Amino acid sequence: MTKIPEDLPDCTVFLLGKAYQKAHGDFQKRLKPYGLTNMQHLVLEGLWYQEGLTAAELGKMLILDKATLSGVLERMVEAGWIRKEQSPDDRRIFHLYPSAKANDMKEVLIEERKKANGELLAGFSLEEQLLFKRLLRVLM
Amino acid sequence: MTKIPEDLPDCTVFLLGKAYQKAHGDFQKRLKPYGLTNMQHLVLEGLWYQEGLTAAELGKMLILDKATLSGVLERMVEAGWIRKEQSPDDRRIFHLYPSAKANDMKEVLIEERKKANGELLAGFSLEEQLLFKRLLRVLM
DNA sequence: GGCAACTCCTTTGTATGCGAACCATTAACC
DNA sequence: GGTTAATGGTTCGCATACAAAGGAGTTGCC
Repeated sequence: MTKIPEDLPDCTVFLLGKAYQKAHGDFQKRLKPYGLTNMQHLVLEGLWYQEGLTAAELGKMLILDKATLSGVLERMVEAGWIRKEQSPDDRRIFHLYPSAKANDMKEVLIEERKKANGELLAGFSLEEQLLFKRLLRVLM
Repeated sequence: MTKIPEDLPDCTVFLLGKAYQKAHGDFQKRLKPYGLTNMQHLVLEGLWYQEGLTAAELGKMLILDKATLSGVLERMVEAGWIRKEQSPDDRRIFHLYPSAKANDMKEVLIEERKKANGELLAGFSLEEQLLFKRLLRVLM
């Protein structure tokens, strides 16, 4: 059995990466039966919060690179989760809307996110949960 | 419009992802002048801790998928950061060693990691830093 | 000895993630 | 009003990530 270097458990960048890796993986598995990825779920949440956003606005809201978002949106249109509508005012822009299929599953999908969050924080006391979120917000 | 039960700033999976995104990006930028990536730096730290590890052992230590590691190691050999030596006892296995070039930069590179950690936690009190790391360890 | 099971690693396929270059369009300004 | 700057989106290149399958090698067990 290989031991972990003493330094690693003290390296916050490493710890943060691994905590994210686990949280992301768990959420991904939870979403797999729906044919959605973590990222695609996030996009839907953004559009449920405000329909008709452009890719640039959505990227700003979700802190995502436009190059990344471009591919994600294309696959989501392909899979019928969202709709792109070119703006008549500015032909560079597309307004984004969740599809009927997405809206039908809205409640269930939001519930899955809540469950994922609950599962992630299961080992924390209520106080620790609030504190943890507060600290994460500082880092962003 | 239907309201969202839980706002994005309260979604821990999201917060964790964004905190990681920022930490990872900052460390990546810090390492760029050396021609190293975050992941490659991590591999070197693992091998400095114990030379001659196999890919499987290193993956276990760093919690990395073997498929991911395979490509990373290939690029690191290509770039002259590490050396792969086939084991005479078991021809499936490669033992991994940091190159002379890597060892020459060991002190500097470890210093960069420390600086990255310091920068990341700059907004936290000493108490918060310890608490944050403790909470992250629970999640792994 | 021999074959099944297991292990190590690679390969393939899909999905991020971001910098940089690029095209089309719109805004800004002289 | 025409050149320049800025913006929105796509594409390319590179580097993770991981599931799944596959090839090569080793072990276990009768």
